[in-house]
Amino acid sequence: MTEKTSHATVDDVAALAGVSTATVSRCLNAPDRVTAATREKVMTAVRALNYTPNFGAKALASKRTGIIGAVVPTLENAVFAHGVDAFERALAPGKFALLVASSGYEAGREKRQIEALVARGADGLLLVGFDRDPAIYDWLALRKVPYVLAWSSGESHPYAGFDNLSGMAAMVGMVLELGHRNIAMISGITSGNDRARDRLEGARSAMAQAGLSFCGVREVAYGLESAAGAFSALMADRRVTAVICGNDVLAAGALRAAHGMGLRVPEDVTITGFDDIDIAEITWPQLTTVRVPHSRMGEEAARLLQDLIAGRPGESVLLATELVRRGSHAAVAGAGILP
Amino acid sequence: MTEKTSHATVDDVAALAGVSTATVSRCLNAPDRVTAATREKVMTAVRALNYTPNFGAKALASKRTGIIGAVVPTLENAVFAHGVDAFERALAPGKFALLVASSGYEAGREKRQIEALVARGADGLLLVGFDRDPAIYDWLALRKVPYVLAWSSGESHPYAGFDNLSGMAAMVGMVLELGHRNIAMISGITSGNDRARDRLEGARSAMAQAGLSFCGVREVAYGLESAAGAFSALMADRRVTAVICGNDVLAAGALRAAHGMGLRVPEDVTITGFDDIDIAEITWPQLTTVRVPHSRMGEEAARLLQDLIAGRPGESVLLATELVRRGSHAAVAGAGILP
DNA sequence: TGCATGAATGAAAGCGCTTACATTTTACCG
DNA sequence: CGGTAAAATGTAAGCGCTTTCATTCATGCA
Repeated sequence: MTEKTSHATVDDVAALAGVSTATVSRCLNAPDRVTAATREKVMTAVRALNYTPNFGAKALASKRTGIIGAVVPTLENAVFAHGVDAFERALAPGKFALLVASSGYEAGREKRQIEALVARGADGLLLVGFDRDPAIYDWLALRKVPYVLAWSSGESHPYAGFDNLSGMAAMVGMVLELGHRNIAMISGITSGNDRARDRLEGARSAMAQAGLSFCGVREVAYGLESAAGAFSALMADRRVTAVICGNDVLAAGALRAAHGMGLRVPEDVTITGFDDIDIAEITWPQLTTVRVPHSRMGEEAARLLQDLIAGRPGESVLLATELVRRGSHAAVAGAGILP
Repeated sequence: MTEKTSHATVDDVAALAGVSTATVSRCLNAPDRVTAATREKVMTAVRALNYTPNFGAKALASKRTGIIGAVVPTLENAVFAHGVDAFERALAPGKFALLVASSGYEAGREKRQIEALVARGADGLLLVGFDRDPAIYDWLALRKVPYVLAWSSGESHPYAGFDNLSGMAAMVGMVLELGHRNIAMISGITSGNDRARDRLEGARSAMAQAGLSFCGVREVAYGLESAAGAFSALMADRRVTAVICGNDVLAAGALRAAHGMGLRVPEDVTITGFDDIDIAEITWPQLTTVRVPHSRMGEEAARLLQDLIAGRPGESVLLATELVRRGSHAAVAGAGILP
């Protein structure tokens, strides 16, 4: 019994319980492989010594850490905060813990974060989108680290996401049905961001299907201010009656700019969002947007990744998006269609 | 060189570079204790073998993991998402990684999360508020795990936070100055939440100082709906001209309820928030609130915790809050004071 | 009662790294 | 140049756990 200043070890527990260290280990990791009586003895010793297994030793010997890593662009974006939160809750409690890193939307930083997470022994990884240096996927494969891509469909990789393309196409379809013909779009930065790109593409294809194209498209950084600026610029074209936004924050910024310009929403201009985060219900009018099941997605991603880690096959899931009609859309003035 | 299926180890690198494992280790962890020439040889071997140190072995041998744990109530609350994000960014890159767990505002779950984090070898912990079972602090002290409390002043514990009490007192003081006398409050649940309690206390003391007390106080769960319900109930008392809210989400809910009731803000009723998160600028009118430097706080907490882990003294910081006067407040009707 | 069978347990060999201590090399000075 | 201190490097002993394989024990059946 090393009862000086250091902590109790398996040896201490084994000695006190009068069994071998192997038995102590089994009691803790596979209780059913041990007699109830000995289990009792061991657990008593564990409690008496206030024993906690040493993490490093356990990881070294078992080649598993129980740590799962997640790299998201930023937690400041509610979309990721919610998804990660749901993901974390869906991890088998006590078995896995979540290591979170943010990339700030920088590819280089994301790569470093992934390496850092793997270096810290992550048993698996949650990544956002599939648009990244192929070398990263090769490296992950080489290292045999399972991963799940979320927030988009992952092409050939395992994923838990949704179809940004069709979600946005549906939204544009609705706006078209409302009679709008002069439509502009405020998109997120598409470079290195397949979600933004798919949304833009989906919107464009819906327009094309109606034989139209956007009056104007602006790619702006995530944030109220940049969206507000883009909105004013876009509305310089007086014909525009609807502005499609790549996400709710952009839409909220556009909405604010509209108020500032004295425009009534939706009477003068229709503004739509994407994501359906909390703010969609706080703006005035409330945002018409595309609901994305962020929490559900987080759960599915957790399930899938845990399957993969356990060596089970695991199936990717593509969740459905849903149009949420609130107050920021209306039929184009002079057109007699849906309210 | 164990070049079968397994990964390269220090031994492989040492052999290839023609040095001892000790030198390899030094190259990686204390490069300046090694000649430039040998360092070059070793790094070349490292690259050639695609070597990455084994995490478990490293943790076991060095008794350090480079993992810092954080337990927050939920990432769904922007306040914590921002704080954690800033905290993570302020961690020495490459040296520390962040393990995040959420407690869902449940004390029992928080305790388990803390234990899980420590069991995973966390070198230090970030906790929210100081209101928790003292046994947890004892346990942490016994385990010698440094920690920092954030989002409130930490009493005798190391902390990086702000004074919720005086922040709210200032807000109520301002409302009082505007001539309001019949004031109600919507507070967060105070049980087990020192932030909510301090805000309520701060508000009450400011009222008391003016010889007044609230017309009504409601404690509600975090969320738009519950705040909306509380607002309607509180406004049943027709005398009420101002409603102080414990945080911005509550205020946004109250605002929405006000719109629903046909009340004009701020003409008919003044509504104030606390935190100054993004939504404060999205509501209509924009929220008058108390700005809390969440990001700055995250950074300070990271700094402090890293000091503590390194064995340096480390100083707690109390950040200042600031009144942000936007559009949701006004002088009480019939009173001739500040706009 | 004896023996085959499977479950429970024990002995001990690593897992891959860091680090105290020993040894060698280098640098500097008289 | 020899001698010494300091810097660089090597040796090898763990760190605390899991796990394979061997051993012991309990059980059921002939």
